[in-house]
Amino acid sequence: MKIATWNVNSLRVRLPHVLNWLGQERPDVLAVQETKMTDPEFPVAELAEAGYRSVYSGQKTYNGVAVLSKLDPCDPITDPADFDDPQRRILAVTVADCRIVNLYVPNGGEVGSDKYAYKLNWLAKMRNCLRLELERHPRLVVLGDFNIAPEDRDVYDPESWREKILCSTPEREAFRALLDLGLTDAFRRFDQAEKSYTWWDYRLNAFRRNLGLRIDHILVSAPLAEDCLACRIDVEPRKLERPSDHAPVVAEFRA
DNA sequence: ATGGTCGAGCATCGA
Repeated sequence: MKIATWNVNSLRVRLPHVLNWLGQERPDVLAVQETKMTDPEFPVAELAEAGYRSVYSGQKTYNGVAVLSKLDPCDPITDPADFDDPQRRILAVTVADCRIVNLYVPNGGEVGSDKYAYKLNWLAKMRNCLRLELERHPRLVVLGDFNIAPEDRDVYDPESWREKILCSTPEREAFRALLDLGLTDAFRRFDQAEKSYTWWDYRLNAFRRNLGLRIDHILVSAPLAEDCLACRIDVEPRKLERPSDHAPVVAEFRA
């Protein structure tokens, strides 16, 4: 079982990259964020041609999440209780014996802004949702663009990012609070190269200089942590023409 | 201190 996450920054623009990557990597599940398209526009047929079923929760211009799966995804949830939110950032589905929660966590703008308050409130509500999901589904995967670099080693220049958005202490505490539910950061279960990142700003040749942050994550419940064989970042798609600013993250599981 | 690049959709916002 191979499960991946990728913020594609417009599925319309990135569909060729996504189809190529699915063809090479053949994950069982790909969670996508920032589709930036409405549901009627979703490229169901092209993905079906590639062997993937689509579940999606889209909106015009902003946000939008989807799960692409070889097997039929069931029991979708896009609007958990207490989330009165028109922004399409959440899509939970069940694939085989795994519950998969795909998240596009708010960016947060600047620390102290209204968007920042929205982000922290959103994360607090999400923690409650995930506690309930864990009660119902012992095999739980929570993945996506968290817009949080959990530790200084996940940041190319921790001092310049100190208490900035994506790195502030309240954001890191909110991330830690998700782990405290009984989730594990799959990437950190394995030896990894230093300076491993999933996002690089389009500006200033940031990717070429590896000025990145690790903000895309795959969190797994204890039974899945036991079964996790590998977790890696695939930087290859970030090298292509017209790339997303994010790289995919892939986790592999026994059976 | 500011902007730098993308994607959306047509001036500027969000990231």
